[in-house]
Formats: sequence, structure tokens, C-alpha cells
Amino acid sequence: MARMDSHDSPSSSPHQALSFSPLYRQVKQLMIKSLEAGEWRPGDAIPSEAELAARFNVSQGTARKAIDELAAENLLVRRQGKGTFVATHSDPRSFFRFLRLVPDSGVLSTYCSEPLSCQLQPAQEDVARILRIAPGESVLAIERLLKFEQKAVVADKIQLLAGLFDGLTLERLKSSERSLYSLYESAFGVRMIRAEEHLRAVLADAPTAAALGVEVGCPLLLVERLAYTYGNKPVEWRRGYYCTHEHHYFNELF
Amino acid sequence: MARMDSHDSPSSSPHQALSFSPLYRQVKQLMIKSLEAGEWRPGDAIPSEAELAARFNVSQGTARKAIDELAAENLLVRRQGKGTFVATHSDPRSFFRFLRLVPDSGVLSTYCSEPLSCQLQPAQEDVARILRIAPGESVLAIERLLKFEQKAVVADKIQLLAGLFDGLTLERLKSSERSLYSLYESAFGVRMIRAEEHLRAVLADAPTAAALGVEVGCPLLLVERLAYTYGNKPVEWRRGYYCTHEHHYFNELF
DNA sequence: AAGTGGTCTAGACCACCGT
DNA sequence: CGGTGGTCTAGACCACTTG
Repeated sequence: MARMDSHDSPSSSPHQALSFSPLYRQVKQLMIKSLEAGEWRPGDAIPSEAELAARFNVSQGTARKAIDELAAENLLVRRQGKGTFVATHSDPRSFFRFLRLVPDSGVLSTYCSEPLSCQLQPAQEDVARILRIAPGESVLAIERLLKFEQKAVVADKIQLLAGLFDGLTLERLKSSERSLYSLYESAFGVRMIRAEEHLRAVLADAPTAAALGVEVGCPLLLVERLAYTYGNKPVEWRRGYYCTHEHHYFNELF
Repeated sequence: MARMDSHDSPSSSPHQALSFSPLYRQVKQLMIKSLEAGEWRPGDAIPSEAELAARFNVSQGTARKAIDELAAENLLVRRQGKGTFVATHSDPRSFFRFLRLVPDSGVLSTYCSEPLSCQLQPAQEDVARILRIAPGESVLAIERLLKFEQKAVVADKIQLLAGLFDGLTLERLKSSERSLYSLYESAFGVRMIRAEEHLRAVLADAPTAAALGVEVGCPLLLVERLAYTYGNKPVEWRRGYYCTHEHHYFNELF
């Protein structure tokens, strides 16, 4: 691979900005393209470090550093002696990566997603702005309940970029044993890699209270999430009401 | 530095467990010791990679990898061309690392901590268990308000391991311009490096409502935090009530 | 110009996994 | 055993900061 430092960019201005990128980062970008294009699918093993080095014409150490960063971002998973694999939401190890609600007891409880509705609708103005589409463009709106130990603890409203999830129906959601993000990636090739959550405390309104089996006016944790796929493209927006009577949202700060 | 692999551990059992540690990790542990002992103080530059390599008798690459991990854990900060520095809570860049509350507008607002009380008291049973001390041992209990734009948005009760903060008084808190964690590290040599937060939605009780200037029964975000110093030692426990009317708790998931 | 961290290489060897 | 990722080294050179 040709290097892209100043010596190889004779046309660059003397005060070049944002033009230098180390080799391993260029390799990383090419690898992300391979992931995005589906050349390497979730759960697959990617080529060995030596093969990648040969393919991109760099040393193994450089290929390794590219892989290191992708592994640090949870796009790849290294397993010594076996190989390097594309991360997948089907993997139980990454199951709670995007669900921070845990029972107070700390014990891992049985978990169940119960979809209630799924319909195409025009995007409201606020959602359109957030998902970076034109107001009125189609979004797929899903309502569902999350149950821990047969008890509803989260009432979610989810809005998806309709164009990426053609053919997603309530029946399909109901028949899926997987987590939502696992379904997205296996059935539609859309991989969620990052999300931002905004939390507030609110009071339960009548419909939400009914869905969660609590009193109207009960305090609930409102979690709004914007989830992104490759290239910082927002794909899913959620508004979830979490009942924090016997569960809580856990976060670790570093 | 002598390597500690199986060849150098003739006494190890054939099924040795937890005994192998790569060189760079041993270097890292020694560096943590230097940080803990105060040989390198917050804000200081640590020795250059070449010096560290010579000191520990390893190659520069190995010293570098140790530094890499410490930088990834926010214990060190690398600055190209200048050196590697001990991270500090005084640095405005790491100011919001442990405070995830942001105004809805997104604009960085003026911030002010107003300590209300500070007194020595015997640890309640629950706090003692959490801080891993005997019930009845002394803890330092602090109450304070956090104000954004002159408006109280957080009411905190903080409990500290009293032994580590000898001489901390309300007057001292009031006269400090710094953040609490910045004061801890500069005045008591206690550096907070990690914390766990547990969030729930609750209703405001009378005293909390009064402190925050909201109605009784107003929904509040209850944030319980346990903060650790070196060696996974819990040092501070907080219970904070966050008013999320014009602010929210922000979190990023990877 | 000197000193720092950052990149890249090539090669040796170790630890782990499967067959 | 062969193949994979993981560690360690030594050396060259680049990019950034300071004087």
C-alpha cells in the first residue's frame, strides 16, 4: 500500500490540514469497507493477520494495529489461537452491550421481547430531524414490551429508517427468537455499532402505566436512544420507559 | 527486567493458573505503583519512553505498550512532541468525565458546587458494606448542591472513607474553586480512577424538593455512585438526586 | 536543532487451539 | 503438529513541540 504522507502528496499545500493518515488507519478504513460491503459477515472469521498484511502490502505489525483498533471499537473480536471474527449481536457475550437495565439483585434474569405493533408511517418532524431524513418520509414504527421474569419492565417505541428494513412485519418480529439488533443484522444486513442515550425521570402517563402494570404518576426512567450503523449513519431511534422499581440502569465511568 | 514466563518459574505447577503475565503488563504494574506512591504526581510529565525502557530494562516498544494501556484507562495522557503526563481531574478536558448531566440545549453552561454540610459520622450498615469497612467506622458525610446557571439541579449526599481525608471541613470545601475530585487529588493525594453508577427514577421527597426548588412528587433521577481509587479500592459513595427538567443524563454505548 | 511521541518494518519466539 | 493471535526486540524514520 502506498503511503499517504507529505512526500507522496506533492500537490498538498504547505499548510495541509486533515490530509495525513497513518498507514494502519488506511488499512482500517479498507477493512471497514469490507465489513460494510458484507465481504466479511457477522460471526465469520476474517483473514489471518499475515494474509491481511499481504493483501494490503503492509507489514504484519501494521495490519495488526488496524485490527487492534477495530477490536477496541467492538467491530471485531480476537480469539487467540483461533482467529479474528466479525462481532455479532447474536453472540450472548455482547447481548447486554446495549441494554443497561439490570435487576437490583444482580442476578441475570430471563429476558423476553414482546412486539405489540409494527407499521409504516410518515416521520414526524422531530424524528425526521434526528434520523436525518425529510419530514414525511417513511419510518417503520414498532411498539414492544420487554419482560424480565415474565414482568414488563420496559415499554419501547422504536422508529427505523424504513428503506433499510423492507419487509419487516409484526409477524416477523414475533417469530424471532433473537434480540432486535441480532435480527437487524441477520435479516437486513444492518449492523448497529454505536448508540447515544439520553435519560430523564418522568411520570407514567395512562397508556404507559397500563402497559407496564404500574400506577399513573409512577416515576419512570425515560431512555431515548439514537443508534448508528457504519459511517455514523443514524438508523434507529427509540423512546423507552423503564420501570425502575426492581431494576436499575447501570453505567460504568472510566 | 526478568521475564516471568514458564521457563523462569521452575517451581510452578504443570497446570499453573494466573501466573503468566506479559512483560509489558509487569511494566504497567510497576508504573501504577509509581503513580500510587506519588513518584509521578497529577499533571506531571513522566519519563520519556526511552528512559522508561532503560529503567525497566525492556525495549522501547514494550514500555510503549504499557503506556498505551495506561493511557487507554485514562491514567496517563499522551501529547505528541511534548511527553506523557499523569492525568488530572483539574484538567478541564476531563471535567465532565464523571458528570454525565448535560443541559438539553447542549450548550456548556456555567457550573457551581455549593457545599452545605460536612461532618464525621459512623457508617450506616449499608454504606459500610458498600465501602468495605466495618459498620460504625467513621465516614465523612457531605451534603451539597450542584448549580447550572445559578439553578440547583443536583442534590448530593456524599460519604467518604474518613481515614483518607483527614482535615476536610466545610470551610475547606467552600473555599475550593476546583471540582471535588480535583480537590481530593491535590489536597489528599486520592485519585479517583473509575466509578459505577446505578440509576433509577424516583419521586421527590419534601427535603429534596425544597433543596432543588421543585414540587414534592416531582420525578427525579436518582444516581448512586461508587467511586474507586487504585487497586479497585472503593473510596466514595454518593447518592445524588438529579432534576431532569431542563437537563438530562447522557451516555454513549459502544 | 534537539527531544518527544508516533509509525513502520522484519524477524524471532511464545501461548493457545484444533486436528 | 500446523495455524492463529500475542509478545518482544532493534532500528529507521516521521510528526510535533520547544527553544
